[in-house]
Amino acid sequence: MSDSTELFAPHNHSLCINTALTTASQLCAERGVQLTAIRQQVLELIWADHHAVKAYDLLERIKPLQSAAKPATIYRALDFLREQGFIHRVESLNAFVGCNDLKSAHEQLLLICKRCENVEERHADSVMQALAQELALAGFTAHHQAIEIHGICATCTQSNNTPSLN
Amino acid sequence: MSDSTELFAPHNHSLCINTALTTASQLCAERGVQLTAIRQQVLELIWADHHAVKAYDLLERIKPLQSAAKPATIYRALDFLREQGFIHRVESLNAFVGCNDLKSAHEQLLLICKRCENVEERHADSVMQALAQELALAGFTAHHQAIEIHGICATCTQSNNTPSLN
DNA sequence: GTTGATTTGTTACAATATAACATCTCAATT
DNA sequence: AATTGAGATGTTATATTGTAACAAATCAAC
Ligand SMILES: [Zn+2]
Ligand SMILES: [Zn+2]
Ligand SMILES: [Zn+2]
Ligand SMILES: [Zn+2]
Repeated sequence: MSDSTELFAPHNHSLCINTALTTASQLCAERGVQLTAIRQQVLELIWADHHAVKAYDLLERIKPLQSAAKPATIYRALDFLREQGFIHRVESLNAFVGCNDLKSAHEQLLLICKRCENVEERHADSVMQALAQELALAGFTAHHQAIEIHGICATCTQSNNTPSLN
Repeated sequence: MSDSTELFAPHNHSLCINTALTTASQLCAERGVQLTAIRQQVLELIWADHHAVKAYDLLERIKPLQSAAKPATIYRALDFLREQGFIHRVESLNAFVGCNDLKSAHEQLLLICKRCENVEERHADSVMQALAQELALAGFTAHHQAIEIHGICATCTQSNNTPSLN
């Protein structure tokens, strides 16, 4: 039903959400850190779909649940979720997206569709290997990478009338 | 004097500046667009060194020359310089850096040193080829890429006492 | 129950960026 | 020379994104 070229074709998105939340919960327990209500709610809101979400949008969406929420509320939760590797920041959008591989540390390639706004995370080993060689050649020691590609995804290219919704 | 592994080792930086300004001027003439005083001054300020410069820093620095300068003054100049391909935006820093290859359209890999803050632009063909393959595999049509690596550059690794200044 | 670390509340503000409309400049046309 | 129109700049206001600082609350361990 879903091969690597159509990650965002119709799929059982509750599975995405459940996996993300369950795994995050397990990892927090293992690590002795707290997945508090606020943090979990923010993570859930981020996983509402596969879009990148902006901090102030999260703030609006969490207010029904946390009436005292202020910008710091959101940014603290985002900081925590990033430190734990549960989400990625999309630098070129000032926005945040759920990580789809919580089990392994990784650098990621983000494919950002301008049409449906879905963000697909790929590990793209061949790219990362070429990059590692290039960095070695340059004598550069990498600490953090942001590789973000904006364009049109496969699903939108195929059906260029109705944007996919998940 | 300067091979590809030490672009920012001591070098004749006036040459960098002169090349950037002269070439930009030529290209503007060819393209029938105006490299106005403000635009040229912003480009010069960006090329003061190899750091990424923030818009509001540019605003402060241009005020002695353009006392009426406001945020829009800078952002308009930056928009123009980006459209013409004279500068790149560093998404992960909200900052701007001069392009070091005005003659050819290109995607670029930016190596951002946390220590000396220099930004080295590399074209990294092998990375771009691997990336093109990965995008083809994903059925993704790229319109714009941001590939930004944060870490420690070769020069700073070698002499880890005094940050290089250019 | 006390303690100490973590989390959250709260206020204020900093930093980054854009919208909207008025004015200016300057070259082409009349 | 006056008119005009496009591009550039001036100007004001505001939107968006993100942090600092300190107080209060929570919670787990002792
Ligand atoms: Zn991830
Ligand atoms: Zn799409
Ligand atoms: Zn230089
Ligand atoms: Zn360039």
